[in-house]
Amino acid sequence: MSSDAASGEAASSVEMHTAPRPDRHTRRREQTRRKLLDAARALFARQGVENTRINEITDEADVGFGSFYNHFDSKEAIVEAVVEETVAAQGDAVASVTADLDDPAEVVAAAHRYFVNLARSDPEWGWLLIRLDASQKIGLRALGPFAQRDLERGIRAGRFRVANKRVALFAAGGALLGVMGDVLDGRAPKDADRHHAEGVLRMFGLSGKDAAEVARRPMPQVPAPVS
Amino acid sequence: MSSDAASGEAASSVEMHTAPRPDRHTRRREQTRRKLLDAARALFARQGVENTRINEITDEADVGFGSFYNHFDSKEAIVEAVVEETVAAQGDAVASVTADLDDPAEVVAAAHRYFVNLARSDPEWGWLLIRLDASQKIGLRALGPFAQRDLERGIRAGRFRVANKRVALFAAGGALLGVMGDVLDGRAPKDADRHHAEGVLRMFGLSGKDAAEVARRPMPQVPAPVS
DNA sequence: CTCATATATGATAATCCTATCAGCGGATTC
DNA sequence: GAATCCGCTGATAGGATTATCATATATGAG
Repeated sequence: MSSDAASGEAASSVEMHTAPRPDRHTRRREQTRRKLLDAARALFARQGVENTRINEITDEADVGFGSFYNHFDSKEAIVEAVVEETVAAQGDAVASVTADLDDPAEVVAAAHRYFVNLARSDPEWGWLLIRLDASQKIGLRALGPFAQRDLERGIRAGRFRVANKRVALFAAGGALLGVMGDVLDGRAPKDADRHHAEGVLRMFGLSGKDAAEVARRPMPQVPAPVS
Repeated sequence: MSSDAASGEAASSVEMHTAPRPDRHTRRREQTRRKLLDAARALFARQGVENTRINEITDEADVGFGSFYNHFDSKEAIVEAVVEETVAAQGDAVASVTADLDDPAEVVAAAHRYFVNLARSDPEWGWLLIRLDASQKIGLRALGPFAQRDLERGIRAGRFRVANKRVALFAAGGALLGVMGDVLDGRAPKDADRHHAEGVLRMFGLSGKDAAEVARRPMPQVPAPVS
């Protein structure tokens, strides 16, 4: 096909619309980007956003310093990207954990227990959540919509009864972060997830007996971390 | 430096043990130190510790830049000092609020309500607590001992019943910070303090009726902010 | 009034961090 | 296998921040 070497002239206007990219260059590019995002995520989790330098990120990612700016305009930009990924992953996690549950109380318990357990099984994610929340209010912003939906569902079902929805949501979110923090410090008891869920359910108006029962139900199986 | 004229009987000075501080030098020194601490506190509250520069502190304090290092070895040192002051003031505040109360449930409610209201009436203190907590876990560390004592007292009195004390404490502390954050954002309802206290009491095992009743009791009068 | 001491001050040096840039090397095309 | 494209790379400039230091100012003593 094609003779005529596309030389000097402006010629090659061949690029049409999409230009799909099985290209290997593109693959390599995305690999570097991924390494940077993973490194940034790990460092943000370990030491917080404010205390992480760009050269630390490229070092951890094992790429050249200059590569950073091939993919992100600034530190702010990579923070934004990490936040976006994290929020998306949180959304998926919550959705998959609570997908098959009917009882609103059980949904709330499962969601809270999932995050408490996440702090134990994947401390990096846990720290990331805590640290991002400190600088970006991510926790409440990401969990908020889900939590609100579940709380309202429970109220409609007559299962929950709270004096004020907004206060209840922020209290529950804060409580979750607090317990996660203790888990991350390694000092929380082994079944902190159940105890915490029980507390939240009580706060939401369940009787002590009901709260204990729901919080004790077996957790639905969750597929696998996105990694 | 030159000249060692001052040598010899330096001790001749009258200062015996305490040297109360008739010295004017000392007074001036402490005044500068105080200005620096107040400025640092305000800035930490306004923009967080990590985003505060030393020249901002000296500027806000209206002292020369170099003066900073006459009083603190580093930024870390002044953060430490601010934290210490803050924790001490918190301790006093909690003690004075709960001094005259007998019912352990009412003590817990008053303490939580005090802090929620503090976020509204003195946002600077509120932000300081939140921001310092983000970088130093101050909130839980400072409130912990009081909260633990009150929780245990309530359990002994048969008023509280929790599955796990530690988890309950961290959940309550986290919930408080969450609600305070919402108040500081200006979006919490006016009576957030009562609603939050009610939620905490429920979490601690009070019935919905009892929790609502205790949370509604009038707050004991608190003397005056230390300023 | 003059000296001695202690504190305050801003200019400056030293350091750290971000963002840029010109060149390198692998990969693809012909 | 030569030409060319594209992302990778480290050195470095530019800017910001911290800590130091010599001097200025204020206080108290003689």
